[in-house]
Amino acid sequence: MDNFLSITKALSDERRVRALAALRQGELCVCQIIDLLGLAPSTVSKHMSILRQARLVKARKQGRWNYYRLHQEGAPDQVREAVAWVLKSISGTPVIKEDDLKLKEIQRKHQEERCQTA
Amino acid sequence: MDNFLSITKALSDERRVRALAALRQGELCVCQIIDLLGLAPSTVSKHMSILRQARLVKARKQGRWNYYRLHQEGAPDQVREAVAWVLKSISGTPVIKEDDLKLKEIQRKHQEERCQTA
DNA sequence: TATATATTTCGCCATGTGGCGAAATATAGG
DNA sequence: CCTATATTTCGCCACATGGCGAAATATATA
Repeated sequence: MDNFLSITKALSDERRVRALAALRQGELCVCQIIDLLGLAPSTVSKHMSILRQARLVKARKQGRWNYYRLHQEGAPDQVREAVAWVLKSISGTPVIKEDDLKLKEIQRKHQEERCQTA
Repeated sequence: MDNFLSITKALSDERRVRALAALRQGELCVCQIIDLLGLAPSTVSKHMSILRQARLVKARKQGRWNYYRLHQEGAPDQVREAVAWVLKSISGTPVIKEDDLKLKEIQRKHQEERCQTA
């Protein structure tokens, strides 16, 4: 039950859901998620930590950058099914579609300047 | 997205999840859920209202009693899949198993005294 | 009609949560 | 070693949420 609630609580905030949805595209650097959500780095860090504790995402550190990705393969059924349900439920919504576009722009910009997506 | 968040928020509280799980068995009277959760009637009423607004449950009034049931058939895919995921995720947990037993006792008691489950 | 019962609505309080900026930590590069 | 950059941790504040009891509402029954 505690595991379950850590998942539903993680999913009960719009910013976290948007961050999770952004990771459909693949691995993202924290700085890209910061740009996407337009929140303070400390706030985004806390959100990602909550998603990580719910085991919905996995983190990988490379140099100065932290990369997050969906935790689908190898995750417990409960988690994989939660992620699948979330993505299916929200992929069509306007907010997420906007985010998808915004994300393309952000990735282009970052590729030139900063963190290189592996 | 708003519909989605109303669902995840509804599911982010243990009492509401337990109430939802209890309805697996079939329709229940509010007074039975009050007994199950051991909370004040006003508190349970608010919880059920949140589940209802998320469209996870449906209510039916009969005489003095209000009956709640899962809103599976006829509900949007998003809702049906949410309910399916929840029940699958938590059915095995100790809290829910205890509730199942407690519920049998409650239904027996109420059958003698008060509201008759349709 | 008056009363009893079931439930909801309202008002209040304690606690939880999300936001930020400052400080701490880690690492790359001069 | 010193600085710059990326991220996290910490401390604080505003607001949301869950709890209760009292009052309101609805309905059955005397």
